[in-house]
Amino acid sequence: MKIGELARQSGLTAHTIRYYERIGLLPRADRDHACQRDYDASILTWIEFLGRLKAAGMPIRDMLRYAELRARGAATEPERRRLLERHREVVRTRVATLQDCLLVLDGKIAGYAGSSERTDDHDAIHPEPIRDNEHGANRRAIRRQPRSGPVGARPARAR
Amino acid sequence: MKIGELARQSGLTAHTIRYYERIGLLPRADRDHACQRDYDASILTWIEFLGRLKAAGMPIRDMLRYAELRARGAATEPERRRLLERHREVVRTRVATLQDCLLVLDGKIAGYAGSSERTDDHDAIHPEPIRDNEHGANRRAIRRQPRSGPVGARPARAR
DNA sequence: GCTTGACTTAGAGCGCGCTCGAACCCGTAG
DNA sequence: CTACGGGTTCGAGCGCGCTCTAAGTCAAGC
Repeated sequence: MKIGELARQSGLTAHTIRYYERIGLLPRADRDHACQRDYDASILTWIEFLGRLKAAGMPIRDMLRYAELRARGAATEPERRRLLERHREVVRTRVATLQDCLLVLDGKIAGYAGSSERTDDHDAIHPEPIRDNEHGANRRAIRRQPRSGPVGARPARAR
Repeated sequence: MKIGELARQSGLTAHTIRYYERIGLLPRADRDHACQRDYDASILTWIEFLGRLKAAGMPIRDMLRYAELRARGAATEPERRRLLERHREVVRTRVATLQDCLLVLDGKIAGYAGSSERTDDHDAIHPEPIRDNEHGANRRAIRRQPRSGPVGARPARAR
């Protein structure tokens, strides 16, 4: 299968497939006589799985880590497992956050009762402080040091 | 309240607060005698709500739309309501997707049974095709034309 | 008077995940 | 022989949401 066909079947673009190969998410493809990528259908399974991880909000660097472990063979299974378990927690947290937000939205929408009437000030529904969870935590972990910082609330932000 | 204090109380950085003002998410702040921003505590309520929308994954341009409507007064309530309702659907979809992914992760993790044994090939669990929903749909809607382009499949890309 | 520290602006830079353009190569059909 | 519909590489560009720097102003405390 050539790259165009794989693109069609996987739902990625050829550009993206090459990009994924470049960064190591996909294995270096075999080439045909004319040095064009020639894929085995089995790659679809892997792409499918990557799609799942992506849909689950896993950052590419983690998928990369998984891909590397996978390439290193069966000995890495416990670690792969831990990786997935860790991400499962992230997803659970995210689901919880979103459900929380759904409640807020519901409340807010209910505030805009019938379709008009009432003035502008139902702009204050917040069951509990938000304090920007998870992706914050993820992102920040990568970033530069906390400039020792201005006190209170902020340090909590993982920055 | 000056910007530093607001930063502390809101959990945003002063940089971010200015940025939000610049793009219109926050109203232009009043200034004190020295032209420094001087906030009323009530702004916290709005920031809190923005935080909610953000946690709900609403893109800034939609928050912006909401902010603009809000600034235009009570007459825009029905539209604000619709905006929130629309986003509520997005969030619901997202929750469903994530829950789906949780199942996949569970299955996958279960596949890495005890902690070792078994070879490398439980890399194929996918209840149903993914076909990259929602954010895809969102993003793409914004982008350039299909450039009439190189044929077939690509234009069709709901992607 | 001088230092300190919080503020001001404009604008550049970054991390992420693609996405695209340019210039070129190949094989097949007409 | 030529056109064309694929493919190739390299590297630049983009959209998002910040994040930071530089250079300057100001007020309070020593």
